[in-house]
Amino acid sequence: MKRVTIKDIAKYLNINPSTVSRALRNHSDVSSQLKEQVTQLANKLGYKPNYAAINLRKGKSNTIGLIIPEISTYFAPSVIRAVEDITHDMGYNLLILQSNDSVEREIQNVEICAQLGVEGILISLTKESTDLEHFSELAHLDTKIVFFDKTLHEEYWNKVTIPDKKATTDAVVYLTRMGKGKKIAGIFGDERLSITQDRLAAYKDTLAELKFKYQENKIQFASNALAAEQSFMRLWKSDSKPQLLFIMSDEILEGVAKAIYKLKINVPDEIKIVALSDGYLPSILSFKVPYIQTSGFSIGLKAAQTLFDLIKGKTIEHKKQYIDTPLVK
Amino acid sequence: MKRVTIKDIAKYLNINPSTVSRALRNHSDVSSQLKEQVTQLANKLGYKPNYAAINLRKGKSNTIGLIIPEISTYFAPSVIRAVEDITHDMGYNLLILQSNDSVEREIQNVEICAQLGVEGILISLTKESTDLEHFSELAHLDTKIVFFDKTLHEEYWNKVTIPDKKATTDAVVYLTRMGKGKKIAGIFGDERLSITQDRLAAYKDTLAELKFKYQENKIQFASNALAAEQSFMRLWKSDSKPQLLFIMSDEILEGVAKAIYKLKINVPDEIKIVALSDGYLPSILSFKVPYIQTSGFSIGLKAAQTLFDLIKGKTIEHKKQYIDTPLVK
DNA sequence: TTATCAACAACAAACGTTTGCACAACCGTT
DNA sequence: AACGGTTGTGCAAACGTTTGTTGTTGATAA
Repeated sequence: MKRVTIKDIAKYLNINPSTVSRALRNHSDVSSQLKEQVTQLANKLGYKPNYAAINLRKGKSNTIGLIIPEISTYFAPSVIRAVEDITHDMGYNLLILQSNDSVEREIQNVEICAQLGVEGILISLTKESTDLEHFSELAHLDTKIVFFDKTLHEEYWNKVTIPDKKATTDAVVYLTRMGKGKKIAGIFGDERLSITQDRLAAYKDTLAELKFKYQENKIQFASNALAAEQSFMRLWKSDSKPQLLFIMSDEILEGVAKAIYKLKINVPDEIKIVALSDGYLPSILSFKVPYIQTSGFSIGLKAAQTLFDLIKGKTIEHKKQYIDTPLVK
Repeated sequence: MKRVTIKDIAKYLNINPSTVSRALRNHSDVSSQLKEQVTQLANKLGYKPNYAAINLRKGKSNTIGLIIPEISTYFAPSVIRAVEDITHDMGYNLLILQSNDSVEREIQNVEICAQLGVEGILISLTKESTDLEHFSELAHLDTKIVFFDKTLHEEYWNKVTIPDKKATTDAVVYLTRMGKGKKIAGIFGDERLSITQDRLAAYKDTLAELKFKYQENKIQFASNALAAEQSFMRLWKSDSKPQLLFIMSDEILEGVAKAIYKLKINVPDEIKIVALSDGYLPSILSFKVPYIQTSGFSIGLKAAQTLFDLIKGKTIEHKKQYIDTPLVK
């Protein structure tokens, strides 16, 4: 069945398409009587505006793109949920692209966004991304961009991230309070990520500041849950077991939890843990893990809001924005 | 900066836009020499096709829509991942819409898809959806539709679902083998969902067939994790504790797990559990839960493949397709 | 009465592509 | 020399909207 167009309606009523268009858009140039007629007929015929035509005519797409490294269990779903909410409220459409942690695919995705003429992009970088070259082109096309979560250190683009330093410091302070003079360890994510470096630096700085003794060999890196499980096993089997443990992310926490189950360790009696987490995982563990909440939903919300502010031409006060990271016991 | 168009290229080379178009699309009508020239210039100027124009001209959108009740922790992420993969491979774009478990919003989302002229829709229904009225319109516009996971019983549309009967039966058979004559209980999801009814029916039928004694009051319904937790508490505090437990879904399993932690129950010594699950949750519990895998990824994959088959005009052999549901111990 | 102004509606161009058709130039056959 | 067949290119229309401009009314004010 052919779609009903404005032209059809116009022909039917013996008026001009432009008048129909104006009538439907409630333009003041059209008599209310005619408006009534037009809208009624449009409803009756089941008229649906053709967005391709509208976009072409208006030179905009009413769509924003969301590019994420991977739609994994943690984080991504809550980000998507938040972004979808805002996007829907703004009457925009959401295009989701997944980079599968490959820069190549990331560039490809940016390209796709450019081709489709999205009005804005929300992007979290892959582990491998080291420069933002491929985004400069978009700036020319005045496509707005907001980076969130995984970003690089530079000053040009708008960003919404977790305050890594503050979050880590808060976690470490809380953790160390639980046992003065106890042995502390930390398990971190992929060493290449700037997020890992930031959290690691804050971890060390805080301990130094607190004059809390720690050993370099009690710092581990693990790029996925399995690696984290093994890391923890190593730590636990060493001659000096840690009594306090800092965990950088949900992925790491997952691995550690598995190890803890296997080793039948009693938390918090044998070891006290603090993590940075979205909050879901701690809620389904058999032991209590206090955590600093790094909420994907909050990040998604703020990032999307910022993007729409940009699209609507508002100026953003701070290039770099942080979300709240409350301590949840 | 203005976008470079085919016209610009044409003007630059003093040829006709149509020739440029043909050259870029590698049409045999154009001399390879000219093709070379055109593509080079296009690259140099950074030409990006305008999809709004292409879509308008071709009357199609190169986009499919994915409508889901809610982007929750279980299931949805893996579905999205699978669908995104296939969609990308097919050179299509993916529009994600979330119904927040409201029929109203679901209808709205379908409407949006229709307006944007998506070529196909993948949809999982909300709890409240009782008829498919709002989809008939799409059929007229020859938009292809594939229902997945949460569907209704009818014969008209294409569907990809979990074989609820088989999955449940397998689970129950496995569960009952673990203890003849023991007391069995089952916790199910929202009573309104057809998926719940199907699994419940299979549960009862299987037990009847096995001549396994069960009590009606040992069947509970819980529409979310918290309710499931309470359901399990009730069961456990009753005078006759169940020794075997069937769990219909991840959501339920989450609640039960929390209850088990709180009550410090020893699994599988005190109670043996079998669940229907995507697999992630069982992997991070402190106790082992055998489960029938109802993989979101598989469903997403098959649903997306089916949709593209429909779009490409292939005929689908079976209106109703099922995914594999292996037992994982 | 005429000039002025609003209110209403039509006209036509434009957005960037694609595509059926026409046409010119060239080739080799009769 | 006339014919038919390729090959390469241009022309123009079309997809469905929106919007600046123009034109027609009828009413109001001078």
